[in-house]
Amino acid sequence: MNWEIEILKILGLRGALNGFITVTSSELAEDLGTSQQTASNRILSLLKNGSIERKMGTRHQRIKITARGKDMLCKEYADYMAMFKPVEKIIMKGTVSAGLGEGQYYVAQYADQFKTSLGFKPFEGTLNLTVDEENAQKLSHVPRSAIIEIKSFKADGRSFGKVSCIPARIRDVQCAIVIPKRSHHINVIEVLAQYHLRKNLKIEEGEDLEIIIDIE
Amino acid sequence: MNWEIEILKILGLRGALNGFITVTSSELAEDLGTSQQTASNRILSLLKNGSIERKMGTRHQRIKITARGKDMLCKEYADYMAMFKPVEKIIMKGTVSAGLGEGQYYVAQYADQFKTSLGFKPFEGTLNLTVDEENAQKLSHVPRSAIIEIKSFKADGRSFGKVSCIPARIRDVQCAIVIPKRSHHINVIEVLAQYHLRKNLKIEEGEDLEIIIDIE
DNA sequence: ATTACTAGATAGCGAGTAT
DNA sequence: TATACTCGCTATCTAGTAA
Repeated sequence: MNWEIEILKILGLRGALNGFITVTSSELAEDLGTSQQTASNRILSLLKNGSIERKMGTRHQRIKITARGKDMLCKEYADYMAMFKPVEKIIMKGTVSAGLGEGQYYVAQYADQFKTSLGFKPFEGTLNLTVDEENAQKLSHVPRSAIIEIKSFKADGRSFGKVSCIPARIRDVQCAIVIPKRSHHINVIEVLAQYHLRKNLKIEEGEDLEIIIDIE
Repeated sequence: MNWEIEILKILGLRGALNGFITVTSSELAEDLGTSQQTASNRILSLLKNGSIERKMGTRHQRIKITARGKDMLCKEYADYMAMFKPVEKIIMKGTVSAGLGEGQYYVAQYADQFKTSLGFKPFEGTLNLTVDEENAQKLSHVPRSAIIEIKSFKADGRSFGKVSCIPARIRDVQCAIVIPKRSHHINVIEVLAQYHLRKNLKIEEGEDLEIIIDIE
């Protein structure tokens, strides 16, 4: 599936990020430099994994890139931006909100992996930041080089999925944004730190906060 | 070779655009999600086609992306820019210089293809613009959607290579930049138009000129 | 340690064709 | 017209291993 980005890019350039576009598998085949059959196959694969959606007509198919597909393209774009004009930091703004409580359990399970990957043993609870669409978008622009992936593992008789960590800081306190792999529409980001952030920094619920991701 | 960009990007992100970096085939394999052997093979392919260069040490190989490789990455970057924040036009500045004369012969041979692709029968001679490094770079940022490719063909008992055309305008006169496929370090760009540009626009040799590429 | 060869395994391609 | 199935073939991958 290393051709996934290739075909998504072609669709994106043809406007499939904005809405449904009419495109035949032969046209795609030409852009891809493959046969019509292969192009058709790839469309089916993308449909299966949810990076595009499709409406079939009697004559033509109409294709649109989903949020998942757009996210992949965004990440790719972020890589090129990181390569050619490196940004030094990304500042996200959010509002402190109440945690769901279940965070505590998960942090405990992942504790060892966090310790190894992030270099600190996290306090067993997350600080939750509610972010608007504009700030949520900024996560897509974090280059992959700034993201630490924690692999899935089994413990406590069940399996825990992949998690992405982005080292960051709040008011110069070292922390990390954690993103469970299967999350889509993120409007709350969870932040880990060595200590109880809310107490230590005297942050109130409902307070606006800046979290800074340093690149490189 | 649709993995070519993939590995170039990985190398670029590791800093191989700026100079030689030390990277083992196993590290690359991990980034690529393949075996060490495959990574090694791909490095050899990239070396063969000249998009990277390498220095072998006793312990490690050191790799650097060449101008050719950088150009490929730039084009890819341009595609993403076109997708996410479309630029409307690219303005290049150059100085009118004397043609080599041989342009006339080539334009005559390609005349039919130009007619079909560009929509006008070109005057049999090119306007040459000498450009500095900064302006030459701008060509890399032209998204592929704005580039018309003319395929290689045989005529007059020999074969003529691929040529890229970029529709543009000089002082609102329709024209096109033509770039033979195998050219690297471009510091002179050749411009085609329906009429003799120098005479019609009363441009003198040595005069500074702007050429505008409209996107979309 | 590396890189990279050979050879056997396999995933992916596309011609033919059904729908 | 389209899309997409089957299936034989070939590209490419990787294990083993040499250098």
